[in-house]
Amino acid sequence: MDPRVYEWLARLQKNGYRLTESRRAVIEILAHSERTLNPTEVYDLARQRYDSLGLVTVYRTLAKLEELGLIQQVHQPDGCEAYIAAVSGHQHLLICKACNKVEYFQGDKLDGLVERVENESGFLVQEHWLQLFGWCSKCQQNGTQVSRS
Amino acid sequence: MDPRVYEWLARLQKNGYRLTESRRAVIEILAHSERTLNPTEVYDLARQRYDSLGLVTVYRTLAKLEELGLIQQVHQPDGCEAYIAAVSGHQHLLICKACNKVEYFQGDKLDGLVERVENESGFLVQEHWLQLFGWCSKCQQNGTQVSRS
DNA sequence: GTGATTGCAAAGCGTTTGCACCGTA
DNA sequence: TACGGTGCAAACGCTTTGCAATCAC
Repeated sequence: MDPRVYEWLARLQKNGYRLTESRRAVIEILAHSERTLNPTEVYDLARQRYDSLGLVTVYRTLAKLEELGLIQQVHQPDGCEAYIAAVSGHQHLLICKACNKVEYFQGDKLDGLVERVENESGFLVQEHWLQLFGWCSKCQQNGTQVSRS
Repeated sequence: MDPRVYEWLARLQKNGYRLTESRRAVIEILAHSERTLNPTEVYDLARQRYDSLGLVTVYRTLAKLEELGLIQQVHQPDGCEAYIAAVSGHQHLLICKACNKVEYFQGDKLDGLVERVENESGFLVQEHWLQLFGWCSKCQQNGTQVSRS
């Protein structure tokens, strides 16, 4: 079994949640996905493995996985309903506008900027979002960007 | 009249749109607001000035102002339906988690980071979002952050 | 066995659309 | 006067809730 699937199932169980076929199906989709998936996409993909899955259960499972910090919501210009597996540590997102593939990267240069903005504005900064949008190497080759830009 | 209100009305007219009381009311609220406002908030505030305004017209006016680049949608952890007056040039957002006050700032240090990430990932980066969230000086004094953090 | 979990149906809620009337240009 | 704009009501789509049946533990 994929180590991430195993880890997520263990986390659910450790938190008192039961391991069901529905949850397994949802987890296998999200733990493997390289791209963001909205609830309906998760539903459609997970039903290929467990066809009596209901959309409501997808919503409820997404909420639990998010609560446990295993997945995170991804905000994009064209919608904020999609999810991706979370990573530990403070990471930023790089998102393909054509296929929604996500990569994480470190944003090491931000501390000085935050300090400068705090001094100039009087704000106390608590968190920050940094996201880059563009096209992954595969979509650049396919010329897919033309259709989505 | 506020110069920004005048400018927005002129932009509407220049683009072939009519100047109506409904649009004036919506524009006066958004052009003056220092904080993000969602459609219902715009509706409630604008009705104080023009009480036969309909919520539907607020939605339609928001769409037109956004299309003209006069306002922009603001994405926040707790929702993505709010708007704020846009500014020209590439600016980033600093948002108060207590009162939703917005300030813009320049993020000059980002070019090197984008280039590094492009090289490492093979992505072609087209745009980026940088947003800081925290508490403005007023809300720090009021201790408001406790209730929203 | 028992209580959490499920899927279905229905409700809820924010947003959009259809339409007849209104008001700007 | 013409036609873009309006508000109302209804439709819409996504998400949540109520509930009885089911299943993990």
